[in-house]
Amino acid sequence: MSETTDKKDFIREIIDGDLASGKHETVITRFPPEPNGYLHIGHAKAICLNFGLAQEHARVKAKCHLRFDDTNPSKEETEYVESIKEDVKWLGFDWGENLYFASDYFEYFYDCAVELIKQGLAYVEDDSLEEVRAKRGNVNTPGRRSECAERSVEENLDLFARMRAGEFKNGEKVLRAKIDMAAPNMNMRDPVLYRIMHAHHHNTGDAWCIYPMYDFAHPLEDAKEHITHSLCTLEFEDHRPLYDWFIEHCPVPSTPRQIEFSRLNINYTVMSKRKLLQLVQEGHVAGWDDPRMPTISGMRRRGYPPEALRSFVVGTGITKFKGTTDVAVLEHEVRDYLNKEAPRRMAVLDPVKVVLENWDEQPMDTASVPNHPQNPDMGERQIPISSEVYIERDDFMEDPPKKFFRLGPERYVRLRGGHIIQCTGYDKDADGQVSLIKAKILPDTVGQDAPEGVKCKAAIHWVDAATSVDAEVRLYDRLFNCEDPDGAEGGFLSALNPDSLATVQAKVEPALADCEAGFSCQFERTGYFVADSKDHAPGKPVFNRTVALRDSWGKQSGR
RNA sequence: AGCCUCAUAGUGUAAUGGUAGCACCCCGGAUUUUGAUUCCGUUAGUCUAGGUUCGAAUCCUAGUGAGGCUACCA
Repeated sequence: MSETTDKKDFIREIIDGDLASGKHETVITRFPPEPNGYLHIGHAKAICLNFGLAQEHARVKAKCHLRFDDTNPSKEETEYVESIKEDVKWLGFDWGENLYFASDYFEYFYDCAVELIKQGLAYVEDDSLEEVRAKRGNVNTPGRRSECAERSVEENLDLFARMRAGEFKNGEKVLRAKIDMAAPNMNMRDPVLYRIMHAHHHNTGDAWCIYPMYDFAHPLEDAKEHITHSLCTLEFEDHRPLYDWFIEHCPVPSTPRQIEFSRLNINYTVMSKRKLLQLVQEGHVAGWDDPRMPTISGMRRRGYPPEALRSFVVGTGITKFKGTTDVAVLEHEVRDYLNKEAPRRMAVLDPVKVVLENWDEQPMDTASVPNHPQNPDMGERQIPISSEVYIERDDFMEDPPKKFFRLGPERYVRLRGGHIIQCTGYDKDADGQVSLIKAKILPDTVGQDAPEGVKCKAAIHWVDAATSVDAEVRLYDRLFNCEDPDGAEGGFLSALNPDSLATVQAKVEPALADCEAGFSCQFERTGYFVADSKDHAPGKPVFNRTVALRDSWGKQSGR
């Protein structure tokens, strides 16, 4: 699937309209994460949208800012700032000079608040959180305004200055906008602008003890940066009137417009930062970048290429419809990219030794194996081979059914890139498990079709017993085995897949050995892909073994 | 209950008054030194009822269904 599209979603329509009408001469967007967790695939949608818009409008010098919305010091950490930058870069986007922190505007926010007070549009509230809540009413009943709303401008100015000066304790006072306590939109019932929080801020240290609320700060941040189109998710729809109210009543250098779109939902996946944090803190996963996590860093470690993530989120489109995308679409994009771009390697996850009894009849030092079956430009590699090789346990059956095409007593199969072999016998251990397979090579079958009368329909993975490398391979599956973990009866933790991680002692070809701590992901049809654990770079070798997971010969399954 | 938003195959998304198309999933066939890939094919859709119009997924009205809002989170 293409990463670019001619299709115009409603946001692009609006932007084109604004450009055409002359309302704006350029487009400036922003990606404004709060640094309180790692980025996940849902953020990738916002990143691709905002940065993508800037790229598409390069002709009018469009830009996309990276802005950390760090107005709540109790939840934010520098570690998250760094990981977010890394993930945005890895996804393939560049904010250039345009890196900002909401906390750098604290003085400006303060000035705006003072200005609102002077206009009689904001007041200092003495009521406790509980009282404020009780007086706000609910969706059916209008709220009651506190007596504090009657304070004079001078008194409010004085009180607000003393809030900043640290004269009050947390929760003792709060600054509110004076709007409409009977508004059907609850956000307009005298929303809180500033709260007192004696806390250390990752950027401003101890300079402040009052911090602005999102609703107040965000439109001002956008205006300050001359953002033309402020894109956010659907849950902020009801906040837009408030957004516009602040733009109207504060001294702003520009008038940004908020536009909402639907956030990304994927089945078998939890996307809330709170839940992801819980998975990390309670040790259900190894960390934010555990390959099973839907985080950008987790997917990176799992071998998902950034190209696939981008084409996936672009493909799901921008709408206001709240749907759930099938995780199979994501997996398809990953497979699609890896299939085209990744050089192939061989590995055996559950090895059984095969002795080639007549090796002397046509011995080879190396087998020549193409690095990519459809792309000769990737060349071939020479893999050492000798009279003893390992093959996958699943590739041999003592009593194979009719449509099993691989090895069995008297049967033929090709060693990929090598000879066709025929099984001549096998040993079993005390447990009845096959411990050794004996076979003979058919001379003159390397690179040749099967001779007359030889039924050989499959080519299997193998590694040389003498030169293969032992490797611990971790196999990853979906973290949740329930389509809607958020809606699981026993909570999302009860939907955790106990088999999401398995470790096997595999034997891999030497060329795969540099993929240290290799891991794989299991796709329903495609079997395993193994990539490097640190990063997926273009051209990184991939172990792509295909087995019949949904077999045509019967019920037994590949895994 | 009040306000806001949304509704197109199983899923996601196009079609801005003119033949409802694409992708994923599913199923079938051909090719194949990965049971993969590739190629071809099948199934399947405009929430309901009215209205405007030569013509409606699209515009209007009502209804139904789904989601959001009652943090000193973002």
